Amino acid sequence: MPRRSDRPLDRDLIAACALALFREGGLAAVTTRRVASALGVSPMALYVHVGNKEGLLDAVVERLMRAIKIDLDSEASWPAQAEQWAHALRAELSAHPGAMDLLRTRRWALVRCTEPLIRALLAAGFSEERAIRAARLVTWVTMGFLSVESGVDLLGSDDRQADRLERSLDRLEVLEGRAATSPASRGRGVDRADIDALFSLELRLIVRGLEAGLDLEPHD
Amino acid sequence: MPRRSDRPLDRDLIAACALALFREGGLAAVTTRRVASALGVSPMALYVHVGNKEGLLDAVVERLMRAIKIDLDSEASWPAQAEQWAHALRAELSAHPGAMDLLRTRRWALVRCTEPLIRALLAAGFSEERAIRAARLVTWVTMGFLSVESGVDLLGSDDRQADRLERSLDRLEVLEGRAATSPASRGRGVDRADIDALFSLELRLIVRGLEAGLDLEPHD
DNA sequence: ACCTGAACACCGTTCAAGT
DNA sequence: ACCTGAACACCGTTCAAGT
Repeated sequence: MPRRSDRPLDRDLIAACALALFREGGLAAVTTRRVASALGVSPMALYVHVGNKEGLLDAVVERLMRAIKIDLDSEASWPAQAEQWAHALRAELSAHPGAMDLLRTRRWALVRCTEPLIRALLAAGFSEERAIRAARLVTWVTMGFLSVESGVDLLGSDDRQADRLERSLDRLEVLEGRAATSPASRGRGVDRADIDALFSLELRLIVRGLEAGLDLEPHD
Repeated sequence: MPRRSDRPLDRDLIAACALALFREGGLAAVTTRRVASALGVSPMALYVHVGNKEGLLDAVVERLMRAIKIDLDSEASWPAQAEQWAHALRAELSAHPGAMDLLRTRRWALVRCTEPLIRALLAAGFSEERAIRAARLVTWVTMGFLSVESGVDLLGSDDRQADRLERSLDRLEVLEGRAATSPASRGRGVDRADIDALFSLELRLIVRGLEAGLDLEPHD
């Protein structure tokens, strides 16, 4: 992370510094005042270059996403490539825990990453319109999953969540009186393996559906 | 929204007041200080009853979700009921724009709402374990979609997003040189109808996949 | 046991002033 | 054109003090 005024301060330098703070402490750590002080500059010096807090965060996602390159195996079938794309994106973004906090309201920052996906679909003979719509579906599915996933606190013991979840499950009348589910699946919440499996499954169902042309049927 | 100290201040009264603020101004409007002043009380008076900000927000979601009842048509097939459940949840939550900001990190608050879904699956002959896993999938899919959807700013002209999106799309090399997509789908972003259709499609693919038993196949 | 007031360590942002 | 310092209107939370 850059310090002092060895360089004349511009949007890029600010973004680099803010991104460094983001990587360390997530969205909460990106503060105009903290970025400024890390750059050895007054908070107001930033405003000329990024406009305001919103613009600062725009610069952060932009830089974050520019570092992400998704390469697909062009020999593979398009369904395989679609799944590969989603898994690759998830892998990249899971390296930056707070990424979805930024991306959820800044879909434009992801567009560049969807290029290989759209390219794969076009190469497979999709019409331009269908390719864009299919890519949008896969993108939303992936972003949605990552967004929910990012709300799951697996780090630490997370006793609060687990407690509340257990209490909620215990109150579920449907399950009452039934042979209690294996304690493993009852109130335990989800772990890494569950989440990975859930993502793979969701993705598979979506891609298989596209493969079957279910997106071409007239909709209710 | 309740005012003054006509009642002796407890967790429920605080939650009711905070929820009222939430409905008006979203998550940003729910502030310990604002809730306190709306109740005609010092900020610190809340701490005895809700612990801290986190606990205050817990109380808000709890109350928010308790007001949501999802009724399914038990005559319908389980796939129909599953889709019905998701559409109903989306309809309820879309009435509270910031709801996903609270729910994303508080999955336990949604458990109660999944009861009719699990019940429908069990009634259709699902094993308890498969019912829970299928319900979890449908829940994550729905929450994920709503989470992304809530980041889409359709209100107002949202020029900033649209501009940035357009610029991102214009930079997509894949689309360059091609017969420009219909201006309608190029850079325009998405509108209400697109999003509704996308949700219906995603849901249909997931439910059709479950129907086909794709969740029972051995996973890679 | 419950509530208050003053205080602390933060925020984002405005504004007049400097160079 | 770029940056600073002081100030404003907020935050969540601690702590000693009141009843």
